[in-house]
Amino acid sequence: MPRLKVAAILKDGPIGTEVDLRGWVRTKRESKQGFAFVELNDGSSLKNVQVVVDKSVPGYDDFLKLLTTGSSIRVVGEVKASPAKGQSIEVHARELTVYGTADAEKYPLQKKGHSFEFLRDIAHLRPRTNTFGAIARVRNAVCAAIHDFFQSRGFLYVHTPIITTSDCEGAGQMFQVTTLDLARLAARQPGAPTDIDYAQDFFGKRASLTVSGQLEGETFACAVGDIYTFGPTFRAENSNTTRHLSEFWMVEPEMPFYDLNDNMQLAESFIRGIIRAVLERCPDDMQFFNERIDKTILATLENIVSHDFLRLSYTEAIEILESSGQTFEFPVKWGLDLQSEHERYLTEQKFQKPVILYDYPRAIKSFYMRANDDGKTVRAMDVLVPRAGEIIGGSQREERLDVLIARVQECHLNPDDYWWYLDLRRYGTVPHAGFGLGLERILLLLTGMTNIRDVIPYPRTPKHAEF
RNA sequence: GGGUCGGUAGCUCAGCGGCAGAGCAGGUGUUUGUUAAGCACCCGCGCGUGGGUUCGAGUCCCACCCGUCCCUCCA
Repeated sequence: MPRLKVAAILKDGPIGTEVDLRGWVRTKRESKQGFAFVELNDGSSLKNVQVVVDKSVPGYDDFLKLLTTGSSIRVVGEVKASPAKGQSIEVHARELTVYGTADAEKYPLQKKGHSFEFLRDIAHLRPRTNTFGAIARVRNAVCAAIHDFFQSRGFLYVHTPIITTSDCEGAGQMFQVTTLDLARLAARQPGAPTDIDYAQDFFGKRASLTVSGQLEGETFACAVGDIYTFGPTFRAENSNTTRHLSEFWMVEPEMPFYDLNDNMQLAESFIRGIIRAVLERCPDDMQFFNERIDKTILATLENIVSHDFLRLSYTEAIEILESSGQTFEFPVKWGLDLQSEHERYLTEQKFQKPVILYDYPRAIKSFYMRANDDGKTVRAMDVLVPRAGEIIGGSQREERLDVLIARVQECHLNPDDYWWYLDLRRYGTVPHAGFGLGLERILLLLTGMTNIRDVIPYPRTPKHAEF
């Protein structure tokens, strides 16, 4: 007798076969007439399978009390066509085993809707809910789609380090990694030297968790061709918003011989590819998000898939904002970075679709971005989407050694710290480009969820690292 | 880091100077091929913590703790 997952049984029965089912009870509707309906879920599908248990099942009377929401069971029974509305098939139990009970008075998950805020406090149980089960499946589908997208295009998956000693990635505040005895350092005598001797630390110098694999990624792109990295990324910024995590997952492709236009084209195809793959692979889950989370999500995604992204230079965006007639809290002026409210206006009000902004003022962008001939801008690009905001940031990289060194100095950085990065320009330099996509941000876009802490299993944010 | 709103029953919330409430969940009974089942009854709240004002404080004041959301930073 085959042990089947719920998804398989719902997909193709087949009616008349004996099956072995294992999972967790979502709800039970009980009759004193001698039968009960049990909704069984095993995570393979958003949907439950209805199990009919009647008094012919050995131990029926005892089981009824045990089959509470959250209990785990094994059911052996026959797949039958269901005579009632709501499901086409159901399983008639012949034999039942309870693996584990769940005290109905204590089990936190009830047969009702819970707030996301409450569920965040019981993050170890929330994957048992419809919403978080669906998010887990969609997140998985996105990851698979990311690999499919790049693998089918001949990109190599490269693992860049999590621990880095290049204190120079420049993308944000870093978490320090150390084996130094902090308690002992803190207890030093007053008047003792306060500087830290990092030569005594584990790596012999100051080390941190990576804020980006880009620089290391470039070294492989400039050797083996198109590559991508995909892994955890850490930012020690004190950001308390629905769009920021201290630990998140980022995909960073890097392509030799790409210019900024090639880069934008790839980013756009990439986002489209992911959306298409998820719509195809997770129809039930996406339908659920559309019904329960955001009634416009399917229409929004279809719209994104079927229309080109709008491309605007930074300068054009400034002009649009200046002539918008809107009152913004922050000033709009060429040379100043765009604020959330400006990006929101463009994506949510003015155009209502993804917008790619490019050619930003050099003064507000990183040292490694390629300088344009106008002397004022660099070949940077951001992909902005409604609600989730910036989901991609990228650029063409500066491949000219002298220009790059000048930019490093202009940014008050020490070229010596970047000796290996500069070597890429010393030996066989090539034009190249790349970008970073925030996994959790595209999940916001896909699911309609509004808080990034709800699309990662165990969110890490300032003051929060429970579980 | 700045701002904001909020902490009352297991959950979601109402009450905003005068005897602590509702819905849902849970329990019991009953009804029903049920569908977030129906009906009846029952259980359940030292109102975030500590001070203060008052005859009287969930309710007003102050401090603190915890959380939400927005902004800055970015993906």
